[in-house]
Amino acid sequence: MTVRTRVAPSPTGDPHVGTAYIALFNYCFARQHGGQFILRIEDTDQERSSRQSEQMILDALHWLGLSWDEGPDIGGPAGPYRQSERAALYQQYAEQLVAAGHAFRCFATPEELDQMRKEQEARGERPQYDGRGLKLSADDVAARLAAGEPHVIRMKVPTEGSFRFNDHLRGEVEIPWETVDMQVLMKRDGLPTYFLANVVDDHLMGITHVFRGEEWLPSAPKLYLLYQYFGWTPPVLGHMPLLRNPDKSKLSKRKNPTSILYYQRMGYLPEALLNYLGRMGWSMPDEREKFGLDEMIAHFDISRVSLGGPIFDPVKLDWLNGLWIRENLSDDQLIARLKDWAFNEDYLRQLLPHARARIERFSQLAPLLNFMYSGLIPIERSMFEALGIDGEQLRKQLQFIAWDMDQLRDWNKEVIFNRLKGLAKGMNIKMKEFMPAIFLAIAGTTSTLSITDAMQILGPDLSRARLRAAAELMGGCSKNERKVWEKEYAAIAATL
RNA sequence: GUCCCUUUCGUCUAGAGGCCUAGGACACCGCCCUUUCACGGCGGUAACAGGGGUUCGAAUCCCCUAAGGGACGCCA
Repeated sequence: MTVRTRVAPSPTGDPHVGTAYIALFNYCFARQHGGQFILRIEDTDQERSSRQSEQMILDALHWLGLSWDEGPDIGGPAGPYRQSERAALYQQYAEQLVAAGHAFRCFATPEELDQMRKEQEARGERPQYDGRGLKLSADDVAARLAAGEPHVIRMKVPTEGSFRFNDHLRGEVEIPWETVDMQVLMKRDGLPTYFLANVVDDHLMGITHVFRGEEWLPSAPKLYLLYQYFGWTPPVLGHMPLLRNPDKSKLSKRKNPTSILYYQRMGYLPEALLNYLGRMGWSMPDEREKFGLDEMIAHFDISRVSLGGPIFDPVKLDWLNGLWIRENLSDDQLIARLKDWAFNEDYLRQLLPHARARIERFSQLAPLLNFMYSGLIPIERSMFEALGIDGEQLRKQLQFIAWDMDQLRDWNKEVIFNRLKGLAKGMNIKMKEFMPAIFLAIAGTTSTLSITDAMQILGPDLSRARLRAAAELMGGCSKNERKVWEKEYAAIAATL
């Protein structure tokens, strides 16, 4: 048995807790059955930052205590692969389907299809590819091909009847074919889509089981169909419930800290976070709340997954983390963990240059650096009001800053500073008026170290969380305002 | 809008037709311990989405409705 989890790096590189959640269940399933657990990273983006984010995901999962097997070599680069480096392989498989009549070429431009979807929507129809590529004559296709006209390869999908399959967690699911799009396999740029790479790789690697997020459920029919076209045996498929925000929407950065790094930086034990994820949609047969990875594997039963999407509740995570600290760590172990976290020379060495000019007594150090050893810091409206800056301006400013910092890929003080400077300029606010709120949000006071230095050392996750908390404290952004503000922000961001 | 999935305390969940007067955990409240706070101990409030069936018997099986979520890209 070979089980795999596929992870996609996010643009900003944050390893998402949802990724760890899915990985955990695949891991337990595989390990319990003595099978292989394989981690595959999806990545069509060639930028360096994207490779960095791959490493960040691997590091994060490693930190959590999950390990993975190499898996069979399928002819690509070792480790996480890059699709474009293997494009020819996928091209060959796609051509094979075209030759067999299971796929076809389409020369329609993206603009043309956009137009088509708009028209469909205007008519109140479901936007969907209309099969125009199928109407081209063989001669026409040959001619365009000879002319080197760019095109995509799409797979054929029945337009009538429905497809039934067995979801390993949900039982029989039936989906009408007419709701399934003719999936693009090869893109205009010659790269395979995620969909094709997924199927081809899984087959070549002998993947037998895949547990993925529920968001993939509607695309299951075409996945099975593609296996059928190739004449391959499909894996057992199961769809896990989605982790949710308190408002029940899919867990998202906007409403919840979703980065594993945040929890790491915040001072959670990996055991506790993993334990908590294991309690999401799952329970031990004896209902014990606290359990380690080994225990989870020993008692694992995928059929105990409950299908309602669980809400990620930081309060219960806190309790569990406290329980782990109290019950599972000796003083020595706790000291080691704390050193690991931030009570170490490296960290102090980063802080010292900024601190030394500001202290006259050693006893001033801890108060000064207090916020560099904290998670979220206590802030109050009155502190911001005391700044004497217009409340509405403050609210908007903090919201824009929070949004902007969320997008940053490179986290260092120069980038941060330039970004803030640009933002202030775009909002037509003097830096002198712009900065104090940031000081308060990050440090809880305006008399402290250089705030961009502090942010750099603090790291993106804690910094963002604090800025978001401050923005929220001051009222955030109402639903009605959102569209207008986002537009306004986007206009400014475009100039940065 | 269309299709699909889901629905047990505020939240995470137990529950596989009778063991259910629905159990546990977090949170909340109260009491105890305690110089304080926390920890710990004890107790309390609180849920089967609604309506129809099937059955001697339904949280559990079926149907309808509702609500929530997801999906509808040359993204992953």
